[in-house]
Amino acid sequence: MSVDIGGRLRFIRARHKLSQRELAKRSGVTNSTISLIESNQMNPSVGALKRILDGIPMGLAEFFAIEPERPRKAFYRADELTEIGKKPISYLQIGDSLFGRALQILKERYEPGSDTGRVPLVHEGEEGGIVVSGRLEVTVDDERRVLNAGDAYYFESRRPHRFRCIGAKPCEVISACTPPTF
DNA sequence: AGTGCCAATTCCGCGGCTAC
DNA sequence: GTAGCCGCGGAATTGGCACT
Repeated sequence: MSVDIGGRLRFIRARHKLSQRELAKRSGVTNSTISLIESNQMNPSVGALKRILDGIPMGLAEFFAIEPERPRKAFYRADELTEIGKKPISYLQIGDSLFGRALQILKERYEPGSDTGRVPLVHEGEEGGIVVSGRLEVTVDDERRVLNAGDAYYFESRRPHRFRCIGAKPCEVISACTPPTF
């Protein structure tokens, strides 16, 4: 089980009101490095992480000791959901930050013809969802199914998967993913 | 203008191999 | 044992894009 260094760094950077570029300038790395680390696309060496933390400034021990404050908020109005998707696919997430959370819940909306892409999604965890409206073609490994309203899926996210809205109407899905690795 | 992200590229450390 | 070379993979940078 690895520590979510990216989420931790993003949380701490935001708390110090620093942009990626500002922190990069202070610590002597590039903004892209900060971006890659925060999105967990890069595993920084201890030395690199130390350099970045020096720009905050913060020690490694403090960095790993910090606990996220659990949000007290329990209810969210429809207009308080956080959009983390874009263009033809909308992902409305419950809660703006999932740092320290174990579960990600999404209201997904696929415009007709929209597609998560030819390259299948692969990530840690497991996910499931129920189609609320429209028709969704779901591919998991080599298995492909068309799901209609009321149909559902549930699989390990490690298995290559792809979602595609077929038909003329948008498709809406309520889904969950744990841990929040999507 | 400021921000975050991404693709392409470069840099660098490490392991494997060979010769001495 | 160790010095030198090479290839590979991951870290880091560059340059640029889209969005607000």
